Amino acid sequence: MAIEIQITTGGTVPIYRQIMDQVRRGIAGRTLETGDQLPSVRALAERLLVNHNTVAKAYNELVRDGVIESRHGKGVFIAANRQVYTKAEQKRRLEQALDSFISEALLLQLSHDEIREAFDRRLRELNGGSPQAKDK
Amino acid sequence: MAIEIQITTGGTVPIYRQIMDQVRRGIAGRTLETGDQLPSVRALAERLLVNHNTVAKAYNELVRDGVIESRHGKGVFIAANRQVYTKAEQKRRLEQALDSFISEALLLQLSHDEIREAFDRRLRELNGGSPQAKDK
Amino acid sequence: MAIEIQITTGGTVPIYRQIMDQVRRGIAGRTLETGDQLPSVRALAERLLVNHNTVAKAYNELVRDGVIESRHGKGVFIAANRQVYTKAEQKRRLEQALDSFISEALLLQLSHDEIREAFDRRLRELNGGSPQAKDK
Amino acid sequence: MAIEIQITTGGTVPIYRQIMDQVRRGIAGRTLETGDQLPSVRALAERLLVNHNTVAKAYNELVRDGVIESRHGKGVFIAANRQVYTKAEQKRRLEQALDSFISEALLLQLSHDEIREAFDRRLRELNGGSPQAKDK
DNA sequence: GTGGTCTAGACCACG
DNA sequence: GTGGTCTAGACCACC
Repeated sequence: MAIEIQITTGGTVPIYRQIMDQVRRGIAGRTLETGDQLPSVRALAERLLVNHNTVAKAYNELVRDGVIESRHGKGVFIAANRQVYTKAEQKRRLEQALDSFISEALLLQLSHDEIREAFDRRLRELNGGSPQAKDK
Repeated sequence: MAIEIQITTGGTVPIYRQIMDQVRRGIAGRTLETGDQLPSVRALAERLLVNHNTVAKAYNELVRDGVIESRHGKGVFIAANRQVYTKAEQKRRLEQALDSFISEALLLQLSHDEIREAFDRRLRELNGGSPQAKDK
Repeated sequence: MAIEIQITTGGTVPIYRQIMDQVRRGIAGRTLETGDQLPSVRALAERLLVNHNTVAKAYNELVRDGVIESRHGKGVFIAANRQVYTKAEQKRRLEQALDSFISEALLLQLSHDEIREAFDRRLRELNGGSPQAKDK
Repeated sequence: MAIEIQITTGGTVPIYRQIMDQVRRGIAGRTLETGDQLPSVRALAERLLVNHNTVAKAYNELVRDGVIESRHGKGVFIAANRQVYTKAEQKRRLEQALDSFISEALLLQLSHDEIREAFDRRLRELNGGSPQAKDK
């Protein structure tokens, strides 16, 4: 099954990161399964109107993380799922990112409820129609 | 009362941002009150083993956000609470922070459920005993 | 259209502030329009014979003021007009700027009449042909 | 005749500068005349509750500018008026300070009329009861 | 190529 | 002693 990657420019999230995020979400939401083929670097770059280096970078990082596999002359495919970060490392990085966000929200004088609401709304938007992973 | 700022390197969150985050959380959690003095630029730099310019940058941005005041030759102090940014600007900044956080979380291969759980846990920790911003 | 930024050293106004001032005046005077690209950090630094960090600092503050936008890997551009600061904050900043200016003028041994005259002359120069901000 | 120097803290204008400004304004407004004695460094520092180095710095700068004279063992006195900055230097520094103020005001989306109004109001406040110099 | 972060170290302004 | 500005030069992120 294919995936419809979309990007937005002008925001703070880098393009290569948006591509990575969407591939990962596709996997988490079962839109993409092990063995599925991704669009080629050139094809995707053309469709998204971005530099092909940007797509290549996203794919490279995903390969490095073991999320996808590049089969020479064939294309790029979803790999068998593999954990890349240690639990401790994951926790540390997540909490740092979390603190950064929460401290920004607190600066804006938002109550905890309001912060949670903004968070939920955004998460729901990202979720789109794809179901959430349950058994991970 | 003093504050124990700590940083970690190697992650994606820049040092000056970590300093800002912790000062803001200190204020939100009532560890820091209006009028309290922060450690001097050079003293903090020495303790954290970073360059003084890095601390100065963090303090500088906090001044621009109206969070602290710098009194030349005296030191840096927590400012009285005031609203600096318009509603629209607040919204813009919150969304940016939110996107950055969610992107980082997805990069760590966390499912939406796991992200939400970490978020809730952190918010609950902060909530311990201290009233919500709204109540003020 | 481009902009010809110039700086002078030896005075009390820091270089990064002079750069900020000229960009803002360029916008006010319609020399710079939304979407226009500014010279790159390093190019401008080279031309002005200053360190690139000094230019970066000026640009950075303009970004925080919502005057320009920095697109990573692309360059720096004039942002769409938007209100970033609350009325109270605007008043605070205007009074600070005003006090700084008047203090500098008094230091130069100018009488109030002379200060006023210089002020009027400068304002008239800016007015040349371009509509007032109010008319927009 | 004596002069009642007053300072405010917490603002952006340094204390030593406020002292200098008020002495200059006293001269411009004929409150202080050539030969008048100023309070001693220690006495003024005590009354203003500031560090005596701060008063000393203000006096030193005024001496350097030829505005006052220090007579060993006697005290500090108003000097015969003398021009210290060349006209060109004066003009250059004034215009730089002026640009800085005006660009800040323009950022705040104020019309030229509003800027002028704020300027006039502040100048009137500073003028207080003392008449303006006319024949300078 | 672009901007962003950080270091090392200097000098100035202020109290 | 405090903070503010600037330089020289490094390394990284992004396109």
